[in-house]
Amino acid sequence: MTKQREAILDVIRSDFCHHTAEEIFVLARERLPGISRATVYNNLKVLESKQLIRRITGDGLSDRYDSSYKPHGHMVCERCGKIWDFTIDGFDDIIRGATKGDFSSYELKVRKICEDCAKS
Amino acid sequence: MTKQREAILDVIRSDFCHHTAEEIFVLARERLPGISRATVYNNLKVLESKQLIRRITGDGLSDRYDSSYKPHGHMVCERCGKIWDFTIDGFDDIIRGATKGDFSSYELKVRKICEDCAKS
DNA sequence: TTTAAATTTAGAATAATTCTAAAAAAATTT
DNA sequence: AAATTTTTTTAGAATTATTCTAAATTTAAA
Repeated sequence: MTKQREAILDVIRSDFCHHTAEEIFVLARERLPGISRATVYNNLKVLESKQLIRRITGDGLSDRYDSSYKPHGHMVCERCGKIWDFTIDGFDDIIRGATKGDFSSYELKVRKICEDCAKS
Repeated sequence: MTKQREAILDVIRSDFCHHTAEEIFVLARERLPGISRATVYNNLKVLESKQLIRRITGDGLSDRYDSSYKPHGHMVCERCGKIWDFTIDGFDDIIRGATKGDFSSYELKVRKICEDCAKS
């Protein structure tokens, strides 16, 4: 665990946002000024393969990273792009039933208008 | 409806695969030799906004296009990127329950190894 | 404590997609 | 139908996100 990897993981864990690689690079550089963009990308892959973080693919936009590896649903606001989490009880079993077999992970994204945006 | 747009829509509808923009370009060019890559990308956006097709975002790989706009689940092979469809009965209600409200659409992707890849 | 393996770096390279601006086609108005 | 406006198409340049490269450095192992 190098100090670069530690800083990157710490950035991802240190708030509730789901950051992009570029945002993580900028935030990590505040702690470790010399860090390179390639190191961020390398480590995002490494950390995901170690199941310490999860990548959320962006709809055309950049991917974002979640501090929890455990699959869960994401609600995405169509207006402001904000992402927040939700869970469905027993969803693993529902998937196994519907896909007739085992799976390695899932990604569920629900598009809606968030409460803040609904008001305005 | 130009002949280019028609050809693109027809390519997407003419088999059960979920093609990438590049594949659609190659297939459309067989029918309309002069067609440009930019036209394919333009029309994929237009057709999606008209809700005639749906874009499935790729995990790092290229996006793919589905001839049905209606949301449903996608199983994605982690090795070869192939995509196929599945449905979950009553899923709309499950989502409404879990997200406490209405939504405009969803994307559900389940990662697994397809049978072909499992063999090799 | 030398040797091997893994990681880091800057910048080049790549891949997918979007942009540009002029030409062509389609749709609308006269 | 002719003139005008709007939309679409085109080739290639530009952009964006990400990956690759190869040398230098750090970490881990023997």
